[in-house]
Amino acid sequence: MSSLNLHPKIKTMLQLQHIREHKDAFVAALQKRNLDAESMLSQVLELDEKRRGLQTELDATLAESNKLSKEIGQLFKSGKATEANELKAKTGDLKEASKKMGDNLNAAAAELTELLYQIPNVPHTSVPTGNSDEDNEEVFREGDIPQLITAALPHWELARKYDIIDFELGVKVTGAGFPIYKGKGARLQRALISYFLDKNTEAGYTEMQVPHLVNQASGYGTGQLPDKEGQMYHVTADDLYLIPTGEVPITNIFRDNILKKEDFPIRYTGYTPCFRREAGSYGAHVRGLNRLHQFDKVEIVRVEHPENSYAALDGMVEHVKNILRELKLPYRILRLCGGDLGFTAALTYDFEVFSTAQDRWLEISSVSNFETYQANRLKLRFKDDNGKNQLAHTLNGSALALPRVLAGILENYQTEDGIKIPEALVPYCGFDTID
RNA sequence: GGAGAGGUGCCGGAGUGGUAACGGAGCAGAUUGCUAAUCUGUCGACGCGUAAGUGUCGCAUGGGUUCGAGUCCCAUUCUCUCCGCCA
Repeated sequence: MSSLNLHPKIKTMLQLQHIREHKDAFVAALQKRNLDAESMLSQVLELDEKRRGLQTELDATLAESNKLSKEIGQLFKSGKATEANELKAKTGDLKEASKKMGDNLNAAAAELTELLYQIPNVPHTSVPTGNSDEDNEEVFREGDIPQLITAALPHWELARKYDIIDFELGVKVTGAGFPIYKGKGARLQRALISYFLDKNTEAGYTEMQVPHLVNQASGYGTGQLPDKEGQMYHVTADDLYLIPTGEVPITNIFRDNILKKEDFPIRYTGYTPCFRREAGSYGAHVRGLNRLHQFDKVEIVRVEHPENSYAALDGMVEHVKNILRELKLPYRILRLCGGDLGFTAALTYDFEVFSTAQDRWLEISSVSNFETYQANRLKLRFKDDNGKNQLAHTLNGSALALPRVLAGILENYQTEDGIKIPEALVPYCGFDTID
């Protein structure tokens, strides 16, 4: 991973001191991810010790060398050139030694960094154990599952019937997974984006428009790199990545920041398209809108004081609930188990809408607290009451991801006279039926 | 894309080889009593130390020259101005 060379200053990825003091707790907590971190963390601590030893050694050598340089300078100033030249001869060894130590130090630091990048976030205590999505814990369910007409269709057939989404046309223009929305379908997309942004703004989130391509440093900042390298579209000519989620550009706004306590709470929202290579996906579950290479999403992001981050997470969950209530879609909330939890998250709630025609749940939102994991990579800190720099907490969630909401609306709102538009969206659409 | 000029700490801004002036902001302490002034200190990273403290690094980034680099050399990158192109 040559890219690591670009981040020589990031030496402490996972708060090394914390690992040093609580290694066993780390190992135990990571067990929930079915990860045996024992040897990895031992190696980290070993490398860290080595690194610190090298640094102490190097510092002493450099101090010596600085001292000599100063003396030489003084001697030259006072015209004692002969003595100065004598001293100069002595500095050669020091120079050589410090160069060697510096190389060793850099090598150790790089090795350590690379290792730390491979360690996922520590799950929150409430995260259930488990291996896969089947072990996720349902914590909430709401909304009536509608009684559909007998000739009810899945959304990809509805899309064709009413000519609102053309998957084949997208294949021609780009490839599979890049649908083209047409007419009322396109309008409904735009309506959803506006509606979500309005709801988020009303709830106190500031709307942002952000780039859809990001640099490598941003990818590392929020943790997509190096973990998800292969999942992102990479524009190699300019070494930029197409964003897999608005989380990346929005959260990276705060990279290398030291906030003041009064800056909290920070609440941003933004609409972006999202690009995912989804290499290796196939089968019925990726049909229609279920999984795409490009889709639209409205994201909410918060930066919080550590004491408030879980209250903030609850607030985000309530906010998403309110939107789904207003759209009158049946949904449930899952607390992700250790095996299904994303690399960077400490706790994640997934929202799923029930697709009546497909008879399955579709994930439409994922709301997570990353605690200090991203902040550590982002170097996003704030001054606490003692004037010390402390890592902030970051959170984000979808409010909401469009394709599956659209799928849910199409399928659950279908009638013999066409698809009814949820009441809340009618003002945004300008029509109340797709027929 | 071409030409030129630039990038110095939280902000402004000096500094063409001797180890980051000066001004302002924020914070902390002191002091005076009053919607504030004054004085002092502090400001990023990584070590060592229980601590007071102390060392190293940081002048866009990465290399190089030198006993010593903000200063000289090379590469990269970003910003600004002009030209070109352009929704």
